[in-house]
Amino acid sequence: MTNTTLKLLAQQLQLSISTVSRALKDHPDISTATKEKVHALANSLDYEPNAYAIQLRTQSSRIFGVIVPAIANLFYDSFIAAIEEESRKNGYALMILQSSNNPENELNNLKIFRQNRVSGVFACLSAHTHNLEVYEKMSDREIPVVFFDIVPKDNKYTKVRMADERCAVIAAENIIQRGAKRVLALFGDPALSISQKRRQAFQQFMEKYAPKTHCTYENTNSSLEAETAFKKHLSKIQKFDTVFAMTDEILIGVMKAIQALNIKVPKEMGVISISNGFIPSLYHPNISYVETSGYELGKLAFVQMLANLKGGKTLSELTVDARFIEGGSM
Amino acid sequence: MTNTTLKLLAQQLQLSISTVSRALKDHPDISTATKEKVHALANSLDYEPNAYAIQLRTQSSRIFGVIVPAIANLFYDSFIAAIEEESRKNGYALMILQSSNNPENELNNLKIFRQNRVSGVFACLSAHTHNLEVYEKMSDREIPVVFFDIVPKDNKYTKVRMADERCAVIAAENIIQRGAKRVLALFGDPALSISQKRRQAFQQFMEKYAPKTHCTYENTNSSLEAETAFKKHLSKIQKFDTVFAMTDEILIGVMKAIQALNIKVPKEMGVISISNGFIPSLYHPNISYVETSGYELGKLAFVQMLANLKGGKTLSELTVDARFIEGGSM
DNA sequence: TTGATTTACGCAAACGATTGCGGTAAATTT
DNA sequence: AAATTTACCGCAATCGTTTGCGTAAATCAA
Repeated sequence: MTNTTLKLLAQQLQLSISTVSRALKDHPDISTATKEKVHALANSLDYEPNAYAIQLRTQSSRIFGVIVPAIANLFYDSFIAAIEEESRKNGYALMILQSSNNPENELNNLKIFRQNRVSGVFACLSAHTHNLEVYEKMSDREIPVVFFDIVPKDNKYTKVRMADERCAVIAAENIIQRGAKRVLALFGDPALSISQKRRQAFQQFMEKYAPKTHCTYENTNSSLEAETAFKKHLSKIQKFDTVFAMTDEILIGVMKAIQALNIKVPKEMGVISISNGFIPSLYHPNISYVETSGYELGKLAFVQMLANLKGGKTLSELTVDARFIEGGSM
Repeated sequence: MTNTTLKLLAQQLQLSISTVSRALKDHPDISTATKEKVHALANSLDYEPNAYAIQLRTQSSRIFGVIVPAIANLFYDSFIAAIEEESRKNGYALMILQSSNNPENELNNLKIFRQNRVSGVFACLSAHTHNLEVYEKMSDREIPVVFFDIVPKDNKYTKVRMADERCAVIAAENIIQRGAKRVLALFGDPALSISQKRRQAFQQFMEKYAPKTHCTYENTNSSLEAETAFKKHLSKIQKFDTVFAMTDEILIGVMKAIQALNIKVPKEMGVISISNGFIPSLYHPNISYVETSGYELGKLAFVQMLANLKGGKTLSELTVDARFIEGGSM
């Protein structure tokens, strides 16, 4: 079956294409009688406007591009879920591509976005992207870009991210409140600004408000590394009584070690992490964590996008606030 | 900056649009000299073909639509990751929409797909969709639909899914091999055909090959229900020594109970589940599971799609095989 | 009755690319 | 030198919509 077009409708109704087009969108120029006839036929023939023709004509695709390092990720997929919801409400669709943390893929993806004349791009920088030229190209085309999570430093971009420093500080506060004597603080890839920010904020806060608490810092790049680091430090003479995990990945490693060694939480060991909440809920007792919601971030990013689309430039960095979620691990 | 078009290039080079178009795609009619000039200018002006114009002209969008109940899901996101990879390799892009298990959303999504004249649709039925009319509409338009995971019963559709019965049987085999005396088998929503299939296959196998093993069956709809069910049955006089979890969700509930009660795995309790592997790897010891890989399923679905696109109709049901992954929980 | 408005519709030019069908000059063959 | 081929390129229609402008007929005002 061939697709129903305006032309087809027009022929069958002995009307011009323009009349049919206008009738379909309730243009005041068209009489009620005609409108009804047109609508009736359009329905019975299952008319669906051709999005490409519209986009070509109107120069607006109503499609957003999304770049994430990986779709299969607890944080990003909730982010995606959020903008998907908002997009649908606002008559936009999503084109989602993953960079796999590879700048080359990132480049290709952006190209696809340009070719598809996306109305806007949500971008999470791949881990080691330093060249932002590609994104400049988008701006040249007046395609707004909202960076999220992993964002560039330059202030000329629109960015939304978690309040990384706040997260770390909240965690530190709770550690102090627990009365921890010795703590092991595990952070992620030291090359990532997110790791740097969190570690710095955490460290500063601890040094300032709990100078007597002994803190050991370490950067680990995987669950396994975290697990190993945990075990290594536990075998020392001075055992630590509290562990802080900067990410879910690290928490997973820590918890495997804890289970393996049959350590009682929170009696023998306090555990706190930064997470969106899913992983912490997997354990008994639930792990206390500072919440960073990909979902919230998505909502915020969408607001920024819309603002950008409407009123020119909204160059700013917004952060979604963090809050402490009490589990039973502290 | 306005977008570079063929027209613009043609003007600047004093050539016709058709010549420029052909030069860009290496048409033999065009001289090498001209080709070079065209390519040079196109590059320096960052020419990007307008996807909509192409799609309008060629009537092919090179975009696949994907419908999943939820993106934020360990199984579906690996499925999506797989078809995204393949799509990119083959010059397709993806448009991903979630149904949230709501047939109404499903309907709307399909509509968006039709309006965007997607080249094909990957669809996972929302939990309680029984009306497949919408999908018929796609077929009417000659848009191939590949169903995955939750698929319709009718054989006229192209489907890929996990080998559900096999999964259940493999699990049963391993339970028998462990020498289990009493087992608690937890399944999901009884309204879902996937639950029915797995339970039936499991039950039949156990009755046939281990009639003396005492099995308790239960359907649970959430982690919490699973946790409760586990605890309830454990409080009985005759304790069970092995538990089977049909899904990750159920496994999560079971493991929370196990942790809470400080039950030793595998000594006091054997645990086995069906999963894509992520959740089982979170615990110590790793949980043994029957692997159902969303990733594999995605690859398979893509093959089916391509076949469908090329050689007419490939109406068949393909299943991706399951295998047992040894953890330390049995 | 006549001139001024409204009402309700059609014409045609875009949007940007593709492609069949020619066309013309130069090169090659008779 | 005439005829034929080859190499290169342009014309124009087409995909399906949107939209500014034009205009006949109907309605209104005076």
